[in-house]
Amino acid sequence: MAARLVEIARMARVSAATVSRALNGQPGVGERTRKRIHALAAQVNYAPHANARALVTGRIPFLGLVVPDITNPFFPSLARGAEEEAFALGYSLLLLNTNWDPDRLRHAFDLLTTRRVAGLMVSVPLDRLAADGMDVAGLARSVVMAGVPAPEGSGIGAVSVDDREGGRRVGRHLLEQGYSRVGFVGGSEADRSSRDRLEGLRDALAQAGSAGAAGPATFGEWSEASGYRQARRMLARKDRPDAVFAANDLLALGVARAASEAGLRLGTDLGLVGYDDIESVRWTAIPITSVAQPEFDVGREAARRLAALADGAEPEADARLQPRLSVRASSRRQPAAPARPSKEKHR
Amino acid sequence: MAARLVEIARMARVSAATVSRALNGQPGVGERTRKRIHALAAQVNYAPHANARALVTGRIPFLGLVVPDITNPFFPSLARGAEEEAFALGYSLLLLNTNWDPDRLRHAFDLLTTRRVAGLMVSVPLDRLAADGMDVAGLARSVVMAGVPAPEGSGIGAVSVDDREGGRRVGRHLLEQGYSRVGFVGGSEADRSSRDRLEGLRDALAQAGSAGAAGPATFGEWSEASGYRQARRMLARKDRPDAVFAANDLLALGVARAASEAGLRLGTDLGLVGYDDIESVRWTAIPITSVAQPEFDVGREAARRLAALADGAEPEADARLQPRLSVRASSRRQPAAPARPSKEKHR
DNA sequence: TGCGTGGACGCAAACGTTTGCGTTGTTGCT
DNA sequence: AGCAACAACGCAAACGTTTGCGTCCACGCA
Repeated sequence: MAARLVEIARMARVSAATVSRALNGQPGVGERTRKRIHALAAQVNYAPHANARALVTGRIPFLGLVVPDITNPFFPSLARGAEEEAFALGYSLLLLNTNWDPDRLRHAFDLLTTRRVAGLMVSVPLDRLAADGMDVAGLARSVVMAGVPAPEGSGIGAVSVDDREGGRRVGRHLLEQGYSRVGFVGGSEADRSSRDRLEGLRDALAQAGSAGAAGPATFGEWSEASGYRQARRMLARKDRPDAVFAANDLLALGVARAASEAGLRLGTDLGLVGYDDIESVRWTAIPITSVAQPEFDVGREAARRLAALADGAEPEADARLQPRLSVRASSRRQPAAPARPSKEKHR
Repeated sequence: MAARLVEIARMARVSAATVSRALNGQPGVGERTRKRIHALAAQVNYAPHANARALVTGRIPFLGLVVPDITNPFFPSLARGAEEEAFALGYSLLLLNTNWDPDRLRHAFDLLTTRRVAGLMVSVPLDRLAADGMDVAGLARSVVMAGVPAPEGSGIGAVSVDDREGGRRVGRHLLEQGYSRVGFVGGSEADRSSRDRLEGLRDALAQAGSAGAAGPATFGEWSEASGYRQARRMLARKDRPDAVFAANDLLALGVARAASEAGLRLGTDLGLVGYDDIESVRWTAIPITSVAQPEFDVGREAARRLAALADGAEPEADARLQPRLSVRASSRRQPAAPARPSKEKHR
């Protein structure tokens, strides 16, 4: 508990410096004494005082993860991936919730100077802060963005998910299943992810030539209510699409509700696929196909890069991870057997 | 960035000691100099080096939160509450995932000695570690259990949720709705929460006298599949209950599936209530009533107590927070209007 | 004027490491 | 035998604070 370096030094009849070198595997200490010291250290259960060490080495083995709200289902997996990798690399993980508050975000960055944490993974957009005149450029060596793009020209590295490719996969899947006219129900048009997913969808449809056509595309907010509203309009049109791609699972849930009210059966009458693969889409009357993001890998990769950065490595080129489609009954043209979710992975 | 105490001291033409006292609001420094120092500090954007401070004061303003798996929907809210309170109290939050691995759990405790973190909130049962001979007793001043009971006789404080009262509320609600024979579908019988919830249910039924009767009670695992299996058997009995209390929402989802297959309509033919109030129960064909746990408050309260402990306060008596019922269609005897979840709070 | 008192401040040690440099002792070579 | 070279180790400074104690000065009072 209170075993310090000097005590081991006394017991081993050497100086503290030698003990330090021995335990850190540095040269300049004989083989015999090294063994003796290691034995002694193990015996008294010695654990170095990380703060004292940090004081002289200048960095403390902590990595921060800055998220807007850990309660948002996207982040726990990311946090888990980040923590796992950080732990494997000898770091501990600090969790910072900003609650979308710019002040809390700024506080998070203070940790870099105040607590000398080795680095920060940031999952909240920094553009606003950059616009406020923060020196984002100076952060390039101690920050990596996780799941969100870095501010323009900041030089900060990023690991993100390829939204456009996600859209493409949805488009291709829908075409394969025989749907031909697919509409798009979007979140906020201001958000890049909304637009990217739509573009990906159009990529796929364009590539299919006459086999598929882009249906109407609308935007709104990232909520179930907004999905419901958008879908109601879309399904009332004369040129009603035979499939809908919702930019978000919440939106998709709203679409499902509108479809149900309109008497359309998902899968057979209307194809539907969402995005994010949240738990809830597995338990609707007809389970909803969704695009699963590799949040775990995003976290893991971000932690790996950050640790490398902290150890003095050069920044790597941005990483772009690929999403994966979880196909369920809502997008299978052939009505499958009654929903049997038992094959799904549960928590 | 690199503003240290001595630099301010030089600029103010005083010693570092005076600057330290001035900034920490300690007596022994004149009013004029104090103001001068504060102005200077603000000007150069001084931030004290927490590690150096920690080295002399002996504790670093970090609180650890030890969870088995942040991915489990119970924990993100708890983490949010804990982080919010910790932040308000001047602490930062360390997140430790054990992945149910005893080694990682032990590593977490090493933080107390190695990194001198001020304290740990622990959300994973310690009985096994206690049995392994860890000195749990010595932890009473730097650990509080969050959401799980402390090991017997360890003297460690705990803040938990009153499972038995949760069961009671379910029982009372079901009786009010006119159900009379309620069965119980449990998780692992080894887990205290399973048993407590059942006992609460029986409390309520017993109190109602002849108005209600306890139905069959079975146990299994905390999974959808287990709920399905248990419900199939239970619904096939001649003395089939007219309502089911599932100890878990996953179990409840399984019960819902079994009921659907048996042609029983939730709410009208069979009352159903689950536990945990996870997102998914809002999106089933018929939304499921569930017991919401105040995870956020558990985290918040645990952090408050831990911070108090770290500041030298005496341990308080264990806190027992109350759960809350989220009533939905699955337990309303009068068939409600078609499911309109739009009034629910979304993420 | 002399002394006592207390406020304002400085000195220096301490916290537990790491690390540059100097010293000692041993070995190997000529 | 003498010297160089190198391995093994100790000394002490440094990291940036906090804090006990001592000093100085100004002031009040007799």
